[in-house]
Amino acid sequence: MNLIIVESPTKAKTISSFLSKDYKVVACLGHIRDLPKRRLGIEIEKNFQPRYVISKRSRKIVKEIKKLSQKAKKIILATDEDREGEAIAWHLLKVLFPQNQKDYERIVFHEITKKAIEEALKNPRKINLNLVNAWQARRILDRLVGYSLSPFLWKKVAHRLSAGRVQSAALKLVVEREKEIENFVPKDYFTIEASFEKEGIEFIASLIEIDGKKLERTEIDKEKAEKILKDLDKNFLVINVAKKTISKNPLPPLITSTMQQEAYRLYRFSAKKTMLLAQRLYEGIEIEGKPKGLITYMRTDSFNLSQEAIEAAREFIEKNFSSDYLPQVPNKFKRKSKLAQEAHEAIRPTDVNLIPEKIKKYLSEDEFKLYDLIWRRFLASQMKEAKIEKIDIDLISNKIYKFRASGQRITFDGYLKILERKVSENYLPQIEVGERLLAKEIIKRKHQTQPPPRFNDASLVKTLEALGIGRPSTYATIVSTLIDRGYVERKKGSFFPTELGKEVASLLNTHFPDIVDYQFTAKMEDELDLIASGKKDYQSSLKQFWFPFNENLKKKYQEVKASKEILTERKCPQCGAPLIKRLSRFGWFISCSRFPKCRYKEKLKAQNSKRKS
DNA sequence: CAGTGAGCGAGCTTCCGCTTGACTT
Repeated sequence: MNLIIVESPTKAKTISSFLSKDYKVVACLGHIRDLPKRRLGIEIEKNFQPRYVISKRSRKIVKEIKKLSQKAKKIILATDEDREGEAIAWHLLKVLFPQNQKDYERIVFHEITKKAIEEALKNPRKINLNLVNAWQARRILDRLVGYSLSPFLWKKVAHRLSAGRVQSAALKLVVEREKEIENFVPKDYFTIEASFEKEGIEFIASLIEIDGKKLERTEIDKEKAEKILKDLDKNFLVINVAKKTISKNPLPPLITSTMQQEAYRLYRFSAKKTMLLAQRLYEGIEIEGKPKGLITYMRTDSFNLSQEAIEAAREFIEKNFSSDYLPQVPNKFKRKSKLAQEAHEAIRPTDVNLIPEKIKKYLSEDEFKLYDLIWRRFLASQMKEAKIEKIDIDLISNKIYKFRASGQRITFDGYLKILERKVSENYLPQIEVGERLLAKEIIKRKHQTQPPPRFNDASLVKTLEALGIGRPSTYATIVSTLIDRGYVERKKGSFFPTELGKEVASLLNTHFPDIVDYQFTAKMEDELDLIASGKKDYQSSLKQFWFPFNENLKKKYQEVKASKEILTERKCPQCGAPLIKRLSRFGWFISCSRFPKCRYKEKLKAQNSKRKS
């Protein structure tokens, strides 16, 4: 018997079905070892030596794998091909063969198809220790930062708080956005619009240029608008008609981040809820009595699709929409970010012929919505681009005022055929250059500049991903952490920082600006690349980071005054001692300074509630 | 079951990233 170890049980089941009885496939459920939870677990003076322990959660599964491995002829480590996967394989190796004597193989594949697995089995390699060391550097750095800054906050602000490379950057985003909103001064501005009618079609043209000078969006104030209105002539001359056809390219299939964004945009699902639903679709739904995994793995940052999936999609498109909708060669999508690790396929239906409507009765309403979304985006990604005809008609009034009317219509719908995302159409009548038109009405329309919107699940995940902060498996948890710690509140879907959140963000930003810098993760990744390519050892990277950081930390312990206690002018009604205003995870409250001897306390109204719209 | 949200509050808390159940309101 040969033992294959993968991360996910569903994956294990699928792979097992491809292989003969000679192979036993088992799942280790992610990492089996980690730094201890209650201690730092790093001996800094011994060149940052980590101490890994098998977590309680993993004990059972490790025991089982150990037993199986003793009976196995060959051990095949088939974890994901990325930094985490390589590390998981390494930990398995360390646990299974402490002396590193027995033979093992490391294999990788990016899609779970019979062909891909067989190919992978033919090309085994060994564990890439440089990549493992890059993982160790990342893990140890995160531990050092998190387990140093959190206690600092306990001392200076309130108990049970936390800080870290990822969550603190995310918090900073939310807090800085709130500041932008607070400081925002709205500005009134006007647009000038002329309405026309021809052949029974009404249309509107807007002023875009005066005397050859293009208007800025908010340039016209009330006074100027009135002057222009007085100056305008209702007789317009058509000076240009520009017609062009543009292509609208199909969207890529979904990945974790875009799935969370789309599910929020369309259905207001939180990131957490979306992942829960996706997990169920992935693990399998009973269809006609048989469990069936409906989608591929849901934690991914890659747009890649397996050859088999592409072929199935092309066949489906040709059969159901005609070959007009089928591109000559399959559409390919590339990630722009070099931070993507691309260990999996994009999220797609496992079988494109399982049409959402057809299996609707087996799914809950929300499961259906998500599956439908995944199915459509997958299929659309392999369809032809849409063709849109755009028309711009430029008209002039009183020689210097140039107006423009824009129209567009879809001449070929292409991939839009199966997406809800509609392109708004706007028809214009047939008009020639040199034609004179009389405006029915010319008006000024008042507008006001808007502050940037608060973050929500979708926009925060999008921003984090763009900055390379966090991973597909953690986007949803990052949001939960900010809320659990009492840093952020979710109101009608929008994130508001609490007083506590603002305090923590400000403290970190003032005293540890490097750590909460949005570029910190990107810089760390550059460093990890050096380690992964063998150009640097991970200990020197850590040394370079830790010693200056720790110096600063020591200084700040002395220097920074605790913000968690503010003396008030009032006296305790129970004992007469001064009252203090204190910050806790749940915001400010008043308490007696003699706590715990005197337990007097008062609730303070939440500071944020005034902002409720 | 599906997975939100009032009210709490003050010594042993906390990181990030990989993966599922176990566990409550």
